[in-house]
Amino acid sequence: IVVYNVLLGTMRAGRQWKVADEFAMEMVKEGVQLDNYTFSTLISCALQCKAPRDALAWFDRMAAAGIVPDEVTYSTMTLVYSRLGRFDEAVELYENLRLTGWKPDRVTYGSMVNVYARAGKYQKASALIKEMRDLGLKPDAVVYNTLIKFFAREGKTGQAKRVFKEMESYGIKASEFTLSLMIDVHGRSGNVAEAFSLFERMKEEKLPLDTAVYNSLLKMCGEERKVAEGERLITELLERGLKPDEMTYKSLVNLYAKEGRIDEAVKVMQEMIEVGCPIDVVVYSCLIKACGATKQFERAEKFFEEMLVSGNRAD
RNA sequence: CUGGGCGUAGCG
Repeated sequence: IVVYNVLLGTMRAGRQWKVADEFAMEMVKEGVQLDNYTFSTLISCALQCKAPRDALAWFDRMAAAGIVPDEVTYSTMTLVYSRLGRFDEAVELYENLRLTGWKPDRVTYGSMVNVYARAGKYQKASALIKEMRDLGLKPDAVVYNTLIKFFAREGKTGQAKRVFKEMESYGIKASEFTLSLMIDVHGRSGNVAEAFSLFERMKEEKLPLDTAVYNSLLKMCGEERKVAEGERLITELLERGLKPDEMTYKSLVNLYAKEGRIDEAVKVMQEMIEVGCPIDVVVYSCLIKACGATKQFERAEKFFEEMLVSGNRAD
């Protein structure tokens, strides 16, 4: 069973939900006894792959198999309910467990911060962090990152900054995730200087830089029309041996298109095709919009037709 | 170090 679980773990890491799902079905057929590790791996894999319904289905199978969920499985389930928009059930699950006198661990607290923050209950999420501290559970960077993430998503830049400061004031070291998040936060609010200053900080602290950080900055450069900076970033990314992904290319197309530099945008698009990157409506609409802005209507028309031919539908 | 909470998606 351990071997099977390890294999499932690999599929989870590779975000291969269909594969994992079928593999687990096969396990059941072969009569392998699934355990809490199996189920929690499956459930979290489904969750990561945006298949929360499947996660629920496996939770039901778990009950049917008479396996009693442990803390890990339960805390994964609070996230499942939360992602399904069933906030009340997530909280209910947590509260019921607490009634049994069980003491949640750091990760469970982290999950609940996630649940509350997703539901927009920020005061409650913050209260949980305080509760952790009072209990001596030492909130870590991950808990704070969770909260920052939701503030970032909602465009609540000020709140995100506040949490970031609070975290540092407690002597919790910002991880590369934290700084990456904060770079994204500043990028979204057009705070170019702050974003780059945190980027410098990451370099000084020798934190690992990956494509995601560059993507955040590139996106910002697109919005803020900083083509030269954007080009510097892409060069640097390649020099570091990082691999541009779909988002990197999209940001680049946007960067050029926003400036009306359609030929360059098209060059990026061709490169996308070469490396097998899917071209979607977003890419085409960037180009079409750029044509509109530069009054090249016949060219816009051409892109539109090309889009339809390539199997994309106008949305 | 067999499993659970955090970063680049979403009104372009």
